[in-house]
Amino acid sequence: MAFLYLDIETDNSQGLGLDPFRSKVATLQLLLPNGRPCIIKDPENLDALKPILERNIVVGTNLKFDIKFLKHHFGVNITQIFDIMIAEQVLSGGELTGFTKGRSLKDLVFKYCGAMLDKTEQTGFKHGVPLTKSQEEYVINDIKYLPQILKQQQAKIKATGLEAVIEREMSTIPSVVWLELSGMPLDLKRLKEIEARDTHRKEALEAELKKELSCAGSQQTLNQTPSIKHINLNSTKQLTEALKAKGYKIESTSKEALSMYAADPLIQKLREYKKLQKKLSSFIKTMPDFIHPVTGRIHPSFDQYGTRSGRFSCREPNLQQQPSRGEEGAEWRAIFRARHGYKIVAADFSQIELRILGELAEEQEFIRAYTQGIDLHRLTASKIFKVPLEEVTKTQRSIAKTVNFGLNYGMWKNGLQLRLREDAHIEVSLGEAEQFIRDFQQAYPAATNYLNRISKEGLQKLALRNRAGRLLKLSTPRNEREEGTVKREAKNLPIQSLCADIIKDALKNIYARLEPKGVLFINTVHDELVFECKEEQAEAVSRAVKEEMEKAGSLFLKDLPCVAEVTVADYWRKD
DNA sequence: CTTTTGGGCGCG
DNA sequence: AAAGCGCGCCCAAAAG
Repeated sequence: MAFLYLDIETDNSQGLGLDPFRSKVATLQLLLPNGRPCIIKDPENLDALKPILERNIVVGTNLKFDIKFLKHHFGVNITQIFDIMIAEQVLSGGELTGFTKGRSLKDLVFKYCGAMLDKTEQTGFKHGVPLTKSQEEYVINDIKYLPQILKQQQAKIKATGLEAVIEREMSTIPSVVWLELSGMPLDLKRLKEIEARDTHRKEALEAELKKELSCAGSQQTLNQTPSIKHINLNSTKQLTEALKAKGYKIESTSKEALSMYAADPLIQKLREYKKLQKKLSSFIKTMPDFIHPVTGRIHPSFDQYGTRSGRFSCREPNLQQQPSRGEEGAEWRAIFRARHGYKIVAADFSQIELRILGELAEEQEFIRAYTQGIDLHRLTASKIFKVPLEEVTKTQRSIAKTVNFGLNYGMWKNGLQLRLREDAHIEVSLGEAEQFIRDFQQAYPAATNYLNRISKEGLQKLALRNRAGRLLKLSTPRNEREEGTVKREAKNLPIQSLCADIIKDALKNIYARLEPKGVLFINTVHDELVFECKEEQAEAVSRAVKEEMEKAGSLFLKDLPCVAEVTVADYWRKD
């Protein structure tokens, strides 16, 4: 097996050069193992090259892009990959998140070879038009530095012991290709019905609110009447002023700030307005624009290393933040609907972050609960309220749930009070909140010790490694407030990142089993994987996904089980 | 005029 | 005494 250095240029004459469904490959450049460059102009098929591409390790930058084109146009399935952009992120400990922030080819060529790459030719390629001299030079330049970069990165990987993480990230790339080509199915008719109803409702609320709020303004300050009359409800500044004029003691218009007026009719109306405004502007309005003209589906861009923890991020549109909570959320998720004769299989890990905390901290009470199938929130409730397990009330359990999750993130009493108010609609004093935290710490001393230890270690070293070997860099704090942030990050990142490693490991094996069967991989949301498959496949797909997710969990968690819950439905459902 | 920043809020 | 972690998107306001 040898290294093959690869890059492609795509036809950008319609400005669609990034779209594998609407653009052709204009050139394919290879650097053969013997160092010889080779340019294939306007490939019609790659039958001769296919075995070579599939049997060697393909090296390049942001290879998901190239591989998508080669798979879609030529049926070439590249699975052995070394992507220098992804490698750089692994080496940087997740510092280089977001696009073109020091991880592009240009950046890496400069960093490792000291050369300046001229990218001005990048967007000028066209299928069927011969290369100019300058274009030819450009495409060779794009591959000629790859061997040097690879070599230096490999040395660093070895020196830092990041081989396993590199391996995991590289073997995730075929799944990202699978994901982006698959796309999410959308029921546009259902979306339009929701849009009509919500737009109507929002406009009614807007009119009422403007009337009530401008009224207060004219009483208060006569000369400002015109501006207040046309209050923009989306302007936090104007809205704060208007509410202050009405006598509300607020400094911000966030829902937390407004939560102390939860019983006030005007505030209720305002919160409903804000919710609808958010839903309409962020989700409803733009979604139809993302329907792909060729596939009729939604094809977001996924970044497998989009976060410091190694989680995926997603954009245009972000399918990781679609409303899901409550009745409204359930209704919204139903717009993501499988084709006729197909089902959507969604699998998510049950309370995986708390399980990871239990494992890492060797917290025997967590281990006992998860091993024996005791509900951890109920267990915590019984401990902090000092009642037997079976006597825990609904309210007590929901308080305990907030405490369990919050402590994982290093929450303080004020934060706990706020979260209880927001999530559980439970009002507690600061003293009570403080007591809950103490009770938690007393009930779970090992978890408490672990979190204290790791936060100190994080602050001291400004870098951590998770159980899967992933490097987690923390930024140097400039003041005490930032020190606090670093300590909280240090508590959370080893847990969050291990979840990312587990899901990536599962994904690699799921790809091998399900992609060849024509199953589509349509979304991933941190601890959840979503697929679309033929109805008759749904049972087998569910089993395979559950099996691989739990197997991946047991690779890293030894003392307690990881459980994946699978649902099969006509649409993307959360159970 | 365009770009950047910050508040706010959707998800895990 | 003490701002709960990780993201992307929309909008308004400020900055260039």
